[in-house]
Amino acid sequence: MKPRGGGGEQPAVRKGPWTAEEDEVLLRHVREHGPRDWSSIRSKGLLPRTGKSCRLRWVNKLRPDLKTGCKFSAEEERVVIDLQAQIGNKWARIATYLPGRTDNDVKNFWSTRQKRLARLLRAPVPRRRPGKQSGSASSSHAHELPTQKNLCLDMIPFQGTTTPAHHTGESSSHDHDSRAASQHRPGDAPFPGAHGLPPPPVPLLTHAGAGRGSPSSAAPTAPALLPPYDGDYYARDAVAGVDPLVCPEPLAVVPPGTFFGLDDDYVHAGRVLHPEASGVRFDDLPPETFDFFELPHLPP
DNA sequence: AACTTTTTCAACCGCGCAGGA
DNA sequence: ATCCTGCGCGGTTGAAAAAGT
Repeated sequence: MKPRGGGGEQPAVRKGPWTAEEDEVLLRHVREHGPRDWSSIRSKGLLPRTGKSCRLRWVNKLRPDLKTGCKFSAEEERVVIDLQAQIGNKWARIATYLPGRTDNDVKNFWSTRQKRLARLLRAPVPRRRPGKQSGSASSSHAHELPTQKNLCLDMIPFQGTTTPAHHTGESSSHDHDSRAASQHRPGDAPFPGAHGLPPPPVPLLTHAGAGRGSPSSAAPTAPALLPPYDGDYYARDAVAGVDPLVCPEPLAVVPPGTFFGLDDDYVHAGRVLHPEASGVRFDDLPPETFDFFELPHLPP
């Protein structure tokens, strides 16, 4: 560990956005040594960045197998939602089922949706400006609901940073157990935090690009998002030419799940989903969909 | 067009585990 | 057996971009 209190030899740690030059240095390091020895990058004076920062940069931005600029597909959304319900906020774990996605991606995706959902549920949904919507339409949404499918907020995996049901008994969302459970390592038993859950939904995703380089590595526990460095990332990618991960073909296997915990009827109640539109995404839904959350009899 | 709000995303932080000295 | 170091993870923050008014 670096000398506490900031030893003299090493340049001050730089923080903030990475420059192209820094990226280049980092890439060169990975090319030569593989994605490891992060700390040596600073100790050798290659970059004034902490090892931690270097690793993060590599994992989240520079890794060659990342999908960049692609929004989460409907399938990916379902995977995240399903897995989050099963194992909680184990983003790194969930990310292993989503080739080309990082734990940060998954985390951001989830928190964005949680925020939006929270806003929609908590604050009264702002009505369309009076007059902008021809009168009755908006105000009548709630009344048009099929009468009482009582909305249960528990159905919605809402408390994003807390836990799914099986965690909620814990004293804190950040306690030792959950923390320890999250410290899985390659080779760990799958889903250590998933008490009583079935084994991981074996390769939820099958993907042309997934598992490249490791033909038999479709191990349920490690769907080989990023196989261990084999010294040949770059050569392999160069040969591959087009990265199949950039615009993957549809991901398979995920059983159609509920929409944020709402069953189809609710969704239908919002008159948004066609019964066959199982692939619809949160984003696709107009705000009116959630108007009925304003119902005064919502449970506290 | 200007302003405000919301969303997205990159990056940092603290914690805890694993492994080596 | 203990300490130290490196690494990985989950949570959080803040700036930029996009969308809405």
